[in-house]
Amino acid sequence: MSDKKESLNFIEQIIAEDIENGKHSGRVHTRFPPEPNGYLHIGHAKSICLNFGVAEDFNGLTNLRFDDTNPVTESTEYVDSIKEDVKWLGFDWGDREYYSSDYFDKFYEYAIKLIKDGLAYVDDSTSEEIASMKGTPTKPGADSPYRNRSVEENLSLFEGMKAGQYEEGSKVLRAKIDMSSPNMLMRDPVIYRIKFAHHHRTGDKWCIYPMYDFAHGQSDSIEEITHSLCTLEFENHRPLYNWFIEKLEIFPSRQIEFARLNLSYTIVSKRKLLQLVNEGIVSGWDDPRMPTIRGMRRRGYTPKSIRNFAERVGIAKRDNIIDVGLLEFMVREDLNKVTNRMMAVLDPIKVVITNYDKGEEFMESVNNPEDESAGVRQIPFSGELYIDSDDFMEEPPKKYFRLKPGGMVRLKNAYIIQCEDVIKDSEGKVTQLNCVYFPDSKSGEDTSGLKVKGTIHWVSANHAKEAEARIYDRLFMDESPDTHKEKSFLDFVNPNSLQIINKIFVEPALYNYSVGDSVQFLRKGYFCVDKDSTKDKMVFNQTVGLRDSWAKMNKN
RNA sequence: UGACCCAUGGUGUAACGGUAGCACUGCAGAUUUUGGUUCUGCCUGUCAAGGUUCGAAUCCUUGUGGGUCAACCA
Repeated sequence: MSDKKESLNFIEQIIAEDIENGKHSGRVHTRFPPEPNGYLHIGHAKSICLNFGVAEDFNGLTNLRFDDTNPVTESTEYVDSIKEDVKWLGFDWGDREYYSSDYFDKFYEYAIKLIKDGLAYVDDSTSEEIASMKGTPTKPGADSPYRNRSVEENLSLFEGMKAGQYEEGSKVLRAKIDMSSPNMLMRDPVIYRIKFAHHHRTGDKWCIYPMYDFAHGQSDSIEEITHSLCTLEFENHRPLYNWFIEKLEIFPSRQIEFARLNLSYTIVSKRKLLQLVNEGIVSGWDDPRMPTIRGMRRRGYTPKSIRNFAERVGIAKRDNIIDVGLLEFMVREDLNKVTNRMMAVLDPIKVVITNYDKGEEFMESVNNPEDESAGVRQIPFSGELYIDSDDFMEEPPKKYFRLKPGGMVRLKNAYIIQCEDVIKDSEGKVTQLNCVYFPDSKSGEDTSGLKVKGTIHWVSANHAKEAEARIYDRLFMDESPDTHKEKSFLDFVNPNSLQIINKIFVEPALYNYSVGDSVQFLRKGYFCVDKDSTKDKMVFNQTVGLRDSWAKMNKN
């Protein structure tokens, strides 16, 4: 193991045992097998981290394999995005990029073998007929009238299917197992269907395509995958997975199932995510509110924070709902260590320092108190500033440490000021504060002897640049939006999940940042530069707010 | 009412027959020129009932609760 871990999850335990027993000569080989019909999301990240992580820990390898057996929903657009996302997360599959479709010839041979062994037959029944003969979970199914065709007839029919002699839907190839099995999947599952569809890799070569159960496990075997890790909903498939290995006499990969990730206030379902995109509820797959890898990247999540998250949530078999707060904790933890602290005012009030007569000066600021190597910078200061509106209250509650009439506050990295005058417009809204500053209270050389409880951020009005901020809230208002029997997840969409602030003021140095860069807006939160930024107007996405014990205290 | 799977604080996850631990959350305090960070302390848990055992979260039985399965999707 790369790191000494105090305990192994159940999959690691199985692998450790297998190695100890010399199974597959101690070799470990996993695979990440996405279907290229959608973008990767946080749930996939868990699987990616598991598969690549476990292989790395046991000196094994991981393949990237596209499970592309259904040409009507799959495309290279998705292939490209998946590769990009896996790479971005920090994993490397080397030259082991595979496609189930690469094995179509092999699968066809496997099917022929099954037919020859009397273990598969061509069925002319309609899909409705097959469904009705399937029985129900509590009632056994009935044999198809075509079940006992001869090997020769099946062979020629199946060849005819391959040759395109039959219409789509008119025939399927089925495994001949047991129509009364208590496991529905063993009731003569369909393994090949006719589809006159163009495949993103094999083009028009095939008009028959294998089903998942006749492709996934077989691909595992061909690649000599030792441990095939998948989610719980495939548990019932395992007997079938093993049946094919036994009957086909191929490499015995072992399927092990773990519980998929569920995140509170979030949906993690490709189909439903697609719906959010198609219905325009979000701006696209990379909308920063989406739990997709691209969405999270645009939001400002780091690969490391996602990997740490995947590690923290653990691997087990029980259903779970992870508190989205844990994800937020992980990104704060990472960003805290690596981002510079910069000043930005999101909702400005003007502060005029009436006794400031120096014109301007520059204040030195540490870039990141958690990382000395980040250095220092100079911030322009002047007699006209902006501060954030919630850093002033005319009638503050007890324990309010910020600015109030007659009160004093420290301007971060600058002087202590005292509020002398509150100027309001005709509606009574505070528009300007007239203050005085104490020249001998300058940060780093303070001889004033003044003690203040609060320190607030600011920007110099004449030096600040305008920018846009996008503040995000959870996309759903229900903890588990897609588990309600009577209601659609769309009923729980949060109408206020995106708040755009058109005009914020940021210190000029922020205009040196590039798309994707992360920064902490002091006392506000972590933000990252959005791709919509222009050189005249930058756009900042709020990744996550800072913990705010003042806000929390006032809620109660 | 068939088969398979699961059950440990609010949420996750450990403990592999021998002191129920860790993380998040929550609460209290210390430090702090970010009401951030950091540090300290605290609260809360083995689904139930039987059985095996000197000893059970762990093994057995029976319940209870939850999940998955009836696409020519994966």
